[in-house]
Amino acid sequence: MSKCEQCIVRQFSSLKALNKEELLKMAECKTSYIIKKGEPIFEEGETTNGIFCIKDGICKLTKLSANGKDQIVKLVKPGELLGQRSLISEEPTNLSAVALEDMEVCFIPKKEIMEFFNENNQFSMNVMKTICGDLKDADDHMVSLAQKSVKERLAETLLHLEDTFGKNEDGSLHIQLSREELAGMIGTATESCIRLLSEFNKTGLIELIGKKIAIVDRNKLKRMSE
Amino acid sequence: MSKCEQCIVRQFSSLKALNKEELLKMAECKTSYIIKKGEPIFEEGETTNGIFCIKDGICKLTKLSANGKDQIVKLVKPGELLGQRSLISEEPTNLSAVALEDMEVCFIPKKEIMEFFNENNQFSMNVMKTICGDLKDADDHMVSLAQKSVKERLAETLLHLEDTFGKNEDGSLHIQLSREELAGMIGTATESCIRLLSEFNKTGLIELIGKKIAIVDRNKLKRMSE
DNA sequence: ATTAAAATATGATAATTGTCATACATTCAC
DNA sequence: GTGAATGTATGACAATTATCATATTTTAAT
Repeated sequence: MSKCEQCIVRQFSSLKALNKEELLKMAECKTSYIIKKGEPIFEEGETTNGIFCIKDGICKLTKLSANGKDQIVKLVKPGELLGQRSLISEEPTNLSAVALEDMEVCFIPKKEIMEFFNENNQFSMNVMKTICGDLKDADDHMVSLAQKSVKERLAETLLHLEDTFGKNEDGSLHIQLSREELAGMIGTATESCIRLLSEFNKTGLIELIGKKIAIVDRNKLKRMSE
Repeated sequence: MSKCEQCIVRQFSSLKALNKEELLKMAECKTSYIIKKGEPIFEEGETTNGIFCIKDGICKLTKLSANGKDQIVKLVKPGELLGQRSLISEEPTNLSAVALEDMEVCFIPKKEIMEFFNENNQFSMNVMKTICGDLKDADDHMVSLAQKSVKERLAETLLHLEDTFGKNEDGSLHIQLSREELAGMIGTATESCIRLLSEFNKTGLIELIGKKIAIVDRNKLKRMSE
């Protein structure tokens, strides 16, 4: 069993507030998982009974809409926690978490998390702050979905993806989303998304390298997103 | 200065966890305000340095989008608190709060709230739960905005308004929103909203009584919202 | 009470976006 | 490698939605 004390990603999560004793306790109770690309960590409606800490890999949080399409609500990076909301609300999860890459995640049971919560004020404050951050992001995202055109949202999303997940040596976005997933982020039909990508490609805003997308003219894209 | 101990709305808010001593402390530090319909309680970007507890009246939380339209992110009822998110995040507010009716609100300074927070676990848990509830609602709202048509969103919103705020004796929605505000909730142009209301009126889903809206055929409206 | 301003309503039209069909490319299983 | 399945791409068209113009009604100000 690996030691939580030495885990690097912990430094980037709410868990950084835990003391040595708490980390030892966590190392004892946690379970590590390998999740393959495309596999779910949990699904909408499940009761998780604990939280997941992402050690490696990116996943998407999705919600199935009435028309059968998956809406991507958020993308989650290493260091972030999953399942805090439903743990605190004492409800089943309202979202599914699906791996976009092979992942390493640790599961920490509810019992221990609640103990940290009650005994370590800094930890609970950290968790609260991330949830508040999520709420702010959700508000922003809502306004964008409600008031911007699909074209503006695509431009905005591409910039956000590069800012958040970086790019490869060839300049393409590091995060690999299918066209369907990208459409699911911006809330549009897959064909509309593909069409706009083609247009952006033709007008020199981006370059399509196979399925990969590279941002060419950041400034123009930025202006287009407003 | 009125006593918080006897305030009825407190029972419906996170503040119900406070003990006698804490309530006395709060009664001493709080300030009461009367806010007239249309006036702001606070505006996007302000630092509030405390939270507001709504004693009476309804207000809207809005965010100005890049195209100059106000998007309504949430409606807030008596008993609910305002400004917890930015207090916890230690950031300026990301939303404006504007009264939809004449309101009575109490302001409780940051200092006291943080004390309750640190000393009363049940209180901080309550606040966290409401924020988690807001996040869940925001996720749902996001999916609706991204995946549903304007017509579906209007139907959904009308039902939600009746469920949340009730109706008058004549059957009309108790909450009074202008057509522009309603459009701002569902994320569409005011004219589109008006047009669809006319259509719903003609097809017997709703009845328009002057500016007021009464739901006539709940079931049909429900089916239409999916 | 009169007038100005704002809100509601509706028509005409244009722009955006979704849907269906189909073609081409890539991936995967065998 | 071959073929099936899946993902990407594009055209044609339909549906939805926004915009602009213009009445009509309601509200507010004087």
